Amino acid sequence: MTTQNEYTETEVKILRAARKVFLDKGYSGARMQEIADQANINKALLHYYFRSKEQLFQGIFAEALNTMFPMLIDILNADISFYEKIYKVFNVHIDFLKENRDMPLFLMQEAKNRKQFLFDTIERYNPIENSSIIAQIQELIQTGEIREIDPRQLLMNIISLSIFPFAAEPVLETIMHIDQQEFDDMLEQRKKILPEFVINAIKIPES
Amino acid sequence: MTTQNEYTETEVKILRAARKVFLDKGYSGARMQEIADQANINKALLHYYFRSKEQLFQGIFAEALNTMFPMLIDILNADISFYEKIYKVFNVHIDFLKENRDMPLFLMQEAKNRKQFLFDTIERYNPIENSSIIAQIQELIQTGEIREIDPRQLLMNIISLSIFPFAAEPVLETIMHIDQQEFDDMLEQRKKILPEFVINAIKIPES
DNA sequence: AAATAGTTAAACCAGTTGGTTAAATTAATT
DNA sequence: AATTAATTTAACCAACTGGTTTAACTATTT
Repeated sequence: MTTQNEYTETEVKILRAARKVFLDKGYSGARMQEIADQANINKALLHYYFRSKEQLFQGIFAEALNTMFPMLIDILNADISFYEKIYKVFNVHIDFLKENRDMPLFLMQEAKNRKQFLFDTIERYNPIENSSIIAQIQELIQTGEIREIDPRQLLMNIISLSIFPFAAEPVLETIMHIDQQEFDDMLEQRKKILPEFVINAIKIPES
Repeated sequence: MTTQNEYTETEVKILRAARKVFLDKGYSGARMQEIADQANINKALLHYYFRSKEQLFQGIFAEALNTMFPMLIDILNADISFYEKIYKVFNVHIDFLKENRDMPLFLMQEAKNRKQFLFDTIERYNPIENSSIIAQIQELIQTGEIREIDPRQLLMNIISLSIFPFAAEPVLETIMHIDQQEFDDMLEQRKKILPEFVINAIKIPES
């Protein structure tokens, strides 16, 4: 008896191995042999369950997209205040990325070569333009509570601040002369630093 | 008669082609045949001038590192005020990245697998810790002009805000439903937006 | 004219790629 | 016990990988 999941135990093993190898090496750097080894099976069984490298990859790629974006968009569309969203997005996002360090770089790299697949996959979510956070930002601008700023630019800033360090970890550690432990500490601090940083950046001080 | 450069015309052609292919596809995605085609020569000549793919790649990788980092560090160490540095770093950096869109992703990806080479190559520059901007930030904090913040975190924010959109261009365009022209416009605007954003984020309003 | 440097085409190497197949084996189900 | 499903082993395929070599050819230089 296998799990009640739609996937068999072996399929799960394969997917876990494929996820690991693809996210670490990217499509062109990944080898089917390594995936088989990581899953403790042989190459033949890979093709028994998944027809080709391409098909296996697309599953992992779609899974990554469908993990990353709904999480973000759910927060941005939640029924909470703008400020709560800022706090939440950094906390949830950084916690998630700490457990999925390879995901940002993987998504950015593979998105380059598969723009159509990317589009088709995340098209089904509400586009950011329609997100409630856009309206909230515009309202706060009109009431004079925050400075004028293109909401898309603000969102770009928020995403940049939370994701970039994860994608650039080796480079940042090297130029800053810190080890992984110190880097992790900095990431943890950023959950507190970044909401304040962003809100200070846009809030108009009361006179 | 070739150029007065240390490289012959053919070597320049090869390097230009290798730069293009490596930065677009990464090491594992790059093919020597494609580099030869792009340079309008044959594969044999590639090995006549550069012994191996690895050696050719290391040249391009080092070149990219030696282009990107000194530019940044020079600004951070320049003999100008903190605020001037903020303006300058975003303007210079974004202009440079506009002409070298593939460089951030390339460096981040390859840095993962070549931490030692990365370390050896950028070790010769003054580490960011000793940069004069660190002292400037600490001084502004002590005089009560800006809020308390770990200078390294502030630098991380600055770098994140300028670089990330270039690395994530396809993803951002897709989720924001904009084309490349609109995206370029946003990047251009960021040269103005980002300095204000950062300074507002840290400046303590005068009472 | 002779010598040299630059360049090409083509064949070839050993190794690896993703993918397939057939047969045998093991485990689970009926 | 018989049947079926899951898995393995091993060999194999054509195509491609990075790399090398040889011989010929073409300019350029001396």
